[in-house]
Amino acid sequence: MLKKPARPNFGQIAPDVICLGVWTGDEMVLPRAARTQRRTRIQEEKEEQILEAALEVFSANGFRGSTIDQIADVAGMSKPNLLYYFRTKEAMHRALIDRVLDTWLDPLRAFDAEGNPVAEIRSYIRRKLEMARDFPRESRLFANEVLQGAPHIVGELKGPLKQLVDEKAEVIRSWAKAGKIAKCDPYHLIFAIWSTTQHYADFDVQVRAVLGQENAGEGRFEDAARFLERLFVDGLQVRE
Amino acid sequence: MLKKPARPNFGQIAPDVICLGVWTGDEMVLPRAARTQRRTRIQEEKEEQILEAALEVFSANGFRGSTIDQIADVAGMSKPNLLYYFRTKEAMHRALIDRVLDTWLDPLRAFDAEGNPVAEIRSYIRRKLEMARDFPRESRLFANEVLQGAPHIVGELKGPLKQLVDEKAEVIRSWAKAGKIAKCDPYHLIFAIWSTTQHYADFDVQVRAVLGQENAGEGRFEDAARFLERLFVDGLQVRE
DNA sequence: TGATAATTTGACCGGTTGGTAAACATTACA
DNA sequence: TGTAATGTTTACCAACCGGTCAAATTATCA
Repeated sequence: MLKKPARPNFGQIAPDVICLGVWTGDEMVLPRAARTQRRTRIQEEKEEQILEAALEVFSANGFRGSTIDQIADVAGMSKPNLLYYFRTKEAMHRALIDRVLDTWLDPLRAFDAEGNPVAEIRSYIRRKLEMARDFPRESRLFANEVLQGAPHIVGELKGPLKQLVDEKAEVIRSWAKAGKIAKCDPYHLIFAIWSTTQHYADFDVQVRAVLGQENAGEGRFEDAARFLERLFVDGLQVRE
Repeated sequence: MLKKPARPNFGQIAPDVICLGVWTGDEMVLPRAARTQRRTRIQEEKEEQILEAALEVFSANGFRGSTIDQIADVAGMSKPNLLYYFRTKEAMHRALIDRVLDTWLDPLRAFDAEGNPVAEIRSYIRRKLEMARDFPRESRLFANEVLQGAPHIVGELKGPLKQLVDEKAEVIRSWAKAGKIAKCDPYHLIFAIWSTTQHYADFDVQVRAVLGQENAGEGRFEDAARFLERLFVDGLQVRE
């Protein structure tokens, strides 16, 4: 028992469709969004809501382990409604990765060649630990992805990420050459800082289980910071 | 069009069913397995095959991301056949965890209170790195599990694992007290060794992507070993 | 060697999952 | 304020997924 729409209509045009018009007589009529080139208030809000929910779910279950229904639930909207904004599960995941990757790499970008080496390394560790504490979901999102072979982000890893690391590795190498820190492989140094700090986000359950109820409070980040700063600063000091 | 079995039969008795008999007249007849108390050659072989395949699949996709069909495919047998040996996906996963966890903790167990502290730490790092190189799937199996909240192994983490770590932490603390190594939080030291070494298994794709084609050969484990030994040994040296 | 037990398979089932179609409801601009 | 355009919902579908069943096949041992 189908009912014709009362008036002609462009029909369902998802927010991510760039342009789609209809011929009326001999001129093409574009939908409003295509004319104004602007996203609706509702679009901004809903996409925000969805990405927040997607982060929650993807980071906890990985891509394949997450379902659109779960995300819709967390976002507080119906599944088809969610699919109106992101047409596939992949699209949501991609949008999320794109949004998060940049801020995730910020601490490394802040690594300053002109600064004091020891102070730079120390503050890099501290910043990474703060991110592990304040944005564990973002960390787990990437961890899940990389762990399962990074099917959706290999490009980013081999491109922008490698480039950035290459650049910073050169800085570290120059510090070592100038005798400001011990000679060491800069790449493995960066890996070591990444792994030790992100460990507190990615393996949080394990860390808390091992520390036990009494020591698993927020203080663990301070303890970790103290230990890691000491380890890296002393471990990288020049020795003869 | 059902056909009666030509002769009486115990029917489907999965290998993990302990005992199940039938009354024939007035005496109970037990199946052969119950009488001989022995597992078949075929059972040993097939369970081995299945667990190997399960390791491959679970470690690459996580629990929820893996399907029984995938595992059956890799194991080279039909799904119902696989389910004849392990009655549920959970049972397979559990069997796998149980088998792997022990060997996974071996290096930490080998940590010797009587040994030379620096040598012990150095050899622990080396052993963990060797495991990351030789058994990356085992590492990823746990990483996937822990990352997603360790739903299936919380018990192991809070029980046997915590206990073992507590014990070894005490050893480290005594070394520090005796002035053999720098004073430091033993738990965070262990976390640091775990994370830096397992990083090369769990984040392998990322490591290889960042190192680039030329440096991503097997030599990366030697480079990592050199760097990490140096870092921890120097970082833990007593200073005044 | 033949009966009995162990193993394997194809067909199937109910629930879930990613995604669609079309009707309905709301918003925003001319 | 009316109407074109945007946003939401209900009902649905086909593929997938974990698991079962009964029959067929193969191995074992008295």
